[in-house]
Amino acid sequence: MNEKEEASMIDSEVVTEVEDVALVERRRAQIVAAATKLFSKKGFYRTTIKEIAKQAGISPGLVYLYVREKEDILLLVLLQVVEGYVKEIPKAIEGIEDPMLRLMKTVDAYCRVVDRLSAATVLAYRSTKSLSVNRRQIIQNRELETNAIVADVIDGCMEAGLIRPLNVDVLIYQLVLIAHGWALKSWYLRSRVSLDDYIAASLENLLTGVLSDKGNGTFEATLQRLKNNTDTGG
Amino acid sequence: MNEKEEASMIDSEVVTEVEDVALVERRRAQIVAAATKLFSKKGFYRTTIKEIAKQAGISPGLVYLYVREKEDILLLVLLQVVEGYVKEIPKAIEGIEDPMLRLMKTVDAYCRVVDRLSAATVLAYRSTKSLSVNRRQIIQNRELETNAIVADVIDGCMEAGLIRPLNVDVLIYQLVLIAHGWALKSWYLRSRVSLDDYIAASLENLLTGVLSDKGNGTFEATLQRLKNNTDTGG
Amino acid sequence: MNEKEEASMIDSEVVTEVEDVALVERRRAQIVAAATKLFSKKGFYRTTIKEIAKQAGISPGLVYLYVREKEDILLLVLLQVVEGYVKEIPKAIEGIEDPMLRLMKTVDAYCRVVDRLSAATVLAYRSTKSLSVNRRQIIQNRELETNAIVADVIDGCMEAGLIRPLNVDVLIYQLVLIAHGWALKSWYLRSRVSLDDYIAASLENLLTGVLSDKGNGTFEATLQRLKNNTDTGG
Amino acid sequence: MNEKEEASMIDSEVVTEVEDVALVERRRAQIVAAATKLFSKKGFYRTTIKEIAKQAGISPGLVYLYVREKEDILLLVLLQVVEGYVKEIPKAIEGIEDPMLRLMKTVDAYCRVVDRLSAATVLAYRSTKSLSVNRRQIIQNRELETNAIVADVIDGCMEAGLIRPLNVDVLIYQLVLIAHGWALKSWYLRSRVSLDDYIAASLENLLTGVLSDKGNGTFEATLQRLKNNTDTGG
DNA sequence: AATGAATGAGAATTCATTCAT
DNA sequence: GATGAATGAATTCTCATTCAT
Repeated sequence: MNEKEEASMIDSEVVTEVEDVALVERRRAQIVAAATKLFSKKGFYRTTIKEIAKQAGISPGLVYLYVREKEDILLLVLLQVVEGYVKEIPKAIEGIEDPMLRLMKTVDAYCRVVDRLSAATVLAYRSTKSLSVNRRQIIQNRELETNAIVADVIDGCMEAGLIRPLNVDVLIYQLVLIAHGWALKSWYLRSRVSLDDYIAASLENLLTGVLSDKGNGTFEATLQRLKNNTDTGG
Repeated sequence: MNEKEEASMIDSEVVTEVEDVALVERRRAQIVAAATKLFSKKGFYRTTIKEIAKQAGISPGLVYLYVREKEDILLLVLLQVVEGYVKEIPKAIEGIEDPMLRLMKTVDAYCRVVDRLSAATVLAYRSTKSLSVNRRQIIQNRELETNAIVADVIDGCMEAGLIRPLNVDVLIYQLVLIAHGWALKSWYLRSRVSLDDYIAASLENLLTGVLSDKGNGTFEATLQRLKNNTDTGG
Repeated sequence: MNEKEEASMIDSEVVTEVEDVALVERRRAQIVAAATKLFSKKGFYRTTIKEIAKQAGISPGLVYLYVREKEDILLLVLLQVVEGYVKEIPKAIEGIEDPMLRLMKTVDAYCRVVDRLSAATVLAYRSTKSLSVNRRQIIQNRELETNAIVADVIDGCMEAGLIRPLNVDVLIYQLVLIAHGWALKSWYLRSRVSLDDYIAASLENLLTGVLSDKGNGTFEATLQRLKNNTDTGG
Repeated sequence: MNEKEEASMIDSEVVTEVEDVALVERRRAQIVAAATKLFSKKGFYRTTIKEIAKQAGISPGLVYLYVREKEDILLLVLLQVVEGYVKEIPKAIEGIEDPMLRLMKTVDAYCRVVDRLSAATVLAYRSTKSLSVNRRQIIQNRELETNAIVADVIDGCMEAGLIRPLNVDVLIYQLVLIAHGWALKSWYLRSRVSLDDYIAASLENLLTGVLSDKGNGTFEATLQRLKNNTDTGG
């Protein structure tokens, strides 16, 4: 972490010159909204500070009263996305007792946030690596928080005996990628399936499996053949 | 498509000044190898032509004899990745008759290419949008070719009655994202599960489902509740 | 002199918006003290108005109620230095009759002011040229006043027959540079000689000469050789 | 020393991207000549890279092939000045045996280099402090080399019994400041005395003293009074 | 009088691209 | 074909100065 970055972050937060907290909030929201729009359309590097300022209706110089460097803006934008997840998903499952409904509702809510923040979600995939290591860490930590929520509802199902014993980490990302996939592959999916159907179909596939009874009958043996095959071939 | 881009592409190909086809091939390979390495590490925008040239052992000026603009290099790099998929997956299932094994082997092979080209796969997610619309189209077309392979093996299973009737587009991307997920989330997964186990677990989850008998018993009703709930809530 | 500068100066003074004379005095003193400190440490260009304001305990905006531009602050700072000379030196020789003691005391006092305002003296050398021509003139006029004091004590000595006939302008600056040299070369001198010794040695050298009797014997001839040599060579 | 500076200097030298040594030499000379002119007129901070490039007849970007940052240019400019001293003074006294003539010739040569590099000498006084500590050190080391030359000729005179025992450090700077003074106070001196006369007068004053016989008679006692006076007064 | 947020011109620096050799 | 010096447009960031409150 070089000096600049050290100066830029205090407890995972971007630092500012301005005292008035409400004003900082408001200005940052302006900047982040403008930047999200532009970054999504043109990417981080193709977007200039001047453009962000113009879009936000302020002067280029003012941006630097609320942010120490351009990369801070990216951090704020990405934070907004991942914090969207962390806030909205728990809200969606609040009060729901049934473990399986909680699980479904989690995926459902996740997909809907992603749908709402679609461009920003794609942006997160594109641009997280553009962040310095430290800032990237901040984003990944928030992703881990989301993972924890998903892990929690999975645990609920397992404790209720609704899910068979399995590797939770793998399942977490299969569920997460249902949600992220909607944004990542929206160029393909959006014209072929509605969000509602996408959620239902994805859940059904993963929860009940895609195989027919006949398919289930041969699964185990075929998986064994795959493994042997791989051992031999690889 | 502006003039530059028009000039840059003829039948989806990058244009060059040099006549000698073999030399073009060799130089491009040098450049692409160097660029892949650097783009993966530092990203497209943070990598300079000078660095690529140095890494490739040639002069900066020479790069422009084999490529019209920097973005062409990105296109070549990404093409290499997606063409890796298009070539290696079919090779892996060549000669296999059993539809379910073909399906598994497809995912297996996909995961292994992705594992091999991990950095480049992530690069594809990061950088495809950095391409101009036309170049992006080229990459997405190659992705569609890969999709077609996956769709084909799914069809095989469906025709054999091994997979229940379902939305193929959704399933395609669930399978594809198993593979891509290995690269995208390698920062999380790699330390927690081996590639072999990841493939087996992912396949098992998606093919046979993650629910227990008890879970399967309540799935249908719970999905209905989710749908009602959503209808009401949204 | 452009409009701005014309507006900025009336009779060698910096102009202000504020009426209350005492307040102006007080505020300016605050600003000058802060600026002297910062200019000495970081130089004129590396010091920002914000920093000066902060150091002075006021707001950046307020500075501009007491000063028309940043350069005015530099003028005020440098004026303070040269006026330090103009005031303190005469005070030191007040009442002294003996011409030679007056001369010595002048140099002595000059060296001691310079020692006290060491950083600011160096600042004057560094930054006088950063002033616009008109402001620079103001400073140089004050330097001429100091010169006049020195010239006066020299005259006193000459009239008393204590100093041989010579070019007064040259001697003035030899004396002045004894004082200034203490600040300009303090990085070298300060660790090697005390101020008291420096003053005594410098005066002794210049007043009585550095040559021994033997040296004095050959001086005239050697100077002639130098002149011939130069004529020939150059 | 931060990374940038570390990268900028290898053995007190400014680093470049270009290999061809002769070309580097030529381009740097162009840049330094242009910068010297502009820095002298407008100062370091008021001079832009664009202006330097234009004055040098090259493009702004090219400057950065021969220099890592703007401050490097200042270093090169100041090095040229101090190295002018280090080279020309020894050349002037080469082959001269007579100790006193060597001393005179040293001051004479010093004054003449300073006269030739007048603007740059003043620049050195103004701008050395604008350098980072490390680069400043480089310049000061060269100044010490010049000091050593002066110290050496003084020693020669002392060994020959031509100069009475005294503090050499003080005398060094009295001699050095004769030379520097010519540039520093040229705005005053140049119109009042010729360089030849300035050198002769300065040397005569310092070597033989400015006091008349009568003055010499009272010097010792007056100096004592000064010292007592100071003790009392301070 | 005082504040400090806001402005916007300007500067250093980078780097894709060109071109003389 | 190959080189690498040269170009200059574009970008981030700073900071003197203004102005609404």
